[in-house]
Amino acid sequence: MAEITGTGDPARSLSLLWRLVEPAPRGRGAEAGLSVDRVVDAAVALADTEGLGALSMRRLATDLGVGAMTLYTYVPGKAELLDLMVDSVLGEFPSLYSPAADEWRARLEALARASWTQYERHPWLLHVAASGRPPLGPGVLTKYELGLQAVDGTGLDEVAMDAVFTLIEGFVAGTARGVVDQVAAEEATGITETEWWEATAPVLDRVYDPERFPTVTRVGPVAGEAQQAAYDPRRAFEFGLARLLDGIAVLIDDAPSTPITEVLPEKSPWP
Amino acid sequence: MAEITGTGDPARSLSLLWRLVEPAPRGRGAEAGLSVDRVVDAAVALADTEGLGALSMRRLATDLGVGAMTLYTYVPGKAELLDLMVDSVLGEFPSLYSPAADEWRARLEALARASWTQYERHPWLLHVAASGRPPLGPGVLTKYELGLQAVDGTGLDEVAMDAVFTLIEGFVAGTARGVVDQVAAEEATGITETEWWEATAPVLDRVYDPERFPTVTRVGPVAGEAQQAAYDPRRAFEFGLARLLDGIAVLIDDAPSTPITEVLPEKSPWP
DNA sequence: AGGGCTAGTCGTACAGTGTACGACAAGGAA
DNA sequence: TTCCTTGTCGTACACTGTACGACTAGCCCT
Repeated sequence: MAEITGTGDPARSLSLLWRLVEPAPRGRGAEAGLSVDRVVDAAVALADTEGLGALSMRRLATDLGVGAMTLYTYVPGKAELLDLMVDSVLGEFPSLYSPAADEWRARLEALARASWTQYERHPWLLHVAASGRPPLGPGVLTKYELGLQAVDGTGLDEVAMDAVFTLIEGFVAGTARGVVDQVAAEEATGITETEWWEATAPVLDRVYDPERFPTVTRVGPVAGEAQQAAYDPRRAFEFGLARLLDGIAVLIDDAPSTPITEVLPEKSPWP
Repeated sequence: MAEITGTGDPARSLSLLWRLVEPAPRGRGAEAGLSVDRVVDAAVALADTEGLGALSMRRLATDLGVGAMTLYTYVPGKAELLDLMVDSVLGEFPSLYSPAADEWRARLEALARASWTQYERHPWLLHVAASGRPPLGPGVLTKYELGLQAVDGTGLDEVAMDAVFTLIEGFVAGTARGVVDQVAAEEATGITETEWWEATAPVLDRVYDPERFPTVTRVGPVAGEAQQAAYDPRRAFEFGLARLLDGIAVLIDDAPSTPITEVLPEKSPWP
């Protein structure tokens, strides 16, 4: 299961994210010299180096030289800690993306590559299910601000601007997840992607019926050979990004202001 | 953490996926009348109704009226069970997608919607990290075959066909994940998406500096109001699919055979 | 200076997880 | 009948997040 975020009441989470009530430590407090920031930083460091799987409250407490339950003084629970971690690392986004170009396409491409780099540095971001109900702290908003700036000045209305940013973000996250999954698989099995493919391809060749999957028989081996794997995420990123930007260009150039709102049905995403 | 697939040696997994060695039950075997298929079906049913979180070996065994360790007679471990589950439900794809239209765009759109429906029925698919090293069983290949057929006849070469299918698949999975995450958040908190947004928006309004996030200040509220949430996955799906197909159209119409292989750098997706 | 209260610390406990190990028993083969 | 194969499954281990309550160090007030 993916780790869930956005649990707990919104007001509590928001005041934590914006550090509204940094509680000047009193009583026995200063003993360990802890703070929300120190806890979050240690958690990020742990997740960066050893993965989200290694991030347990006990382990984090040990890293901080403190008992497990002590963490709950600074953070209501693990879900909120993850919120804070996400917001914290997203705040680094400006250091990865400098909105130089005055061509929108170059800006969006740079945005996508910066986002990719971010997932590269903090792969665990992809395992935190924050897509709905994002932790709306300063870090998240900073990234959102820069993303919107990249699509600004294209003639798109506000709703479309948000939609374009969301589309690119989701695309990058999807392809980055491919890399993370592959790295995780390599670490878990000790077999590299190429080795796995070389072990799988010949066995598969003999096991399945070419007449049942004619198109796969024609396409699969060619694609597999070209990628030396069943799936090459970096290729998928380059290919998909080009297609995506082409599609966005159609929207920007051809129909400067088509409100998408009208083309959509009414409500209820899920039955 | 996401559940990992593709562990264990490829040959063993493949023979399981293709049911190469269905072991005619002997000895005390027939006692419970179990089989790989019965185990997999029960696991799918459990994950469908109660989510991947409820799928534990103990719970599954209880559902089948059997001791926990008995399952390991039929399945080497949970990872392989997940492989089998994925392949099993992907095999249902033909019932969702009928490749009628002779317009490629209509075909790809139908493909995307069918895939969306599949994730709707089996949301746990999105929590199984199978993107790299997919379980190459009959079910996976069936979906792959239909997907490739949908892009066939467009003049694209084999590598591009695979890339287009992968792009659409990844896009659908990404937006569907948004829905699943939101549903999960609603179930975990008891607060609907709209309620959460209504509780969050005003607090957020007062907490952050409009001058620090000028574009967000302009765009955010409009987008949020239009979606009654921070993120509306169904909208994102409709919007993104249109852009994606536009971008693919550029590839198909304008440049009938540009081998993407040449535009790409050489190796190593990750450092 | 002395007492009381507050607030940070953390040991223990509970209900879970996947699965290694080994004991057991039932059926077929000799 | 005896043996051996093969499926069954109880127990155990090292984990997880966190509720509860006991403990105590330091600040404030008298």
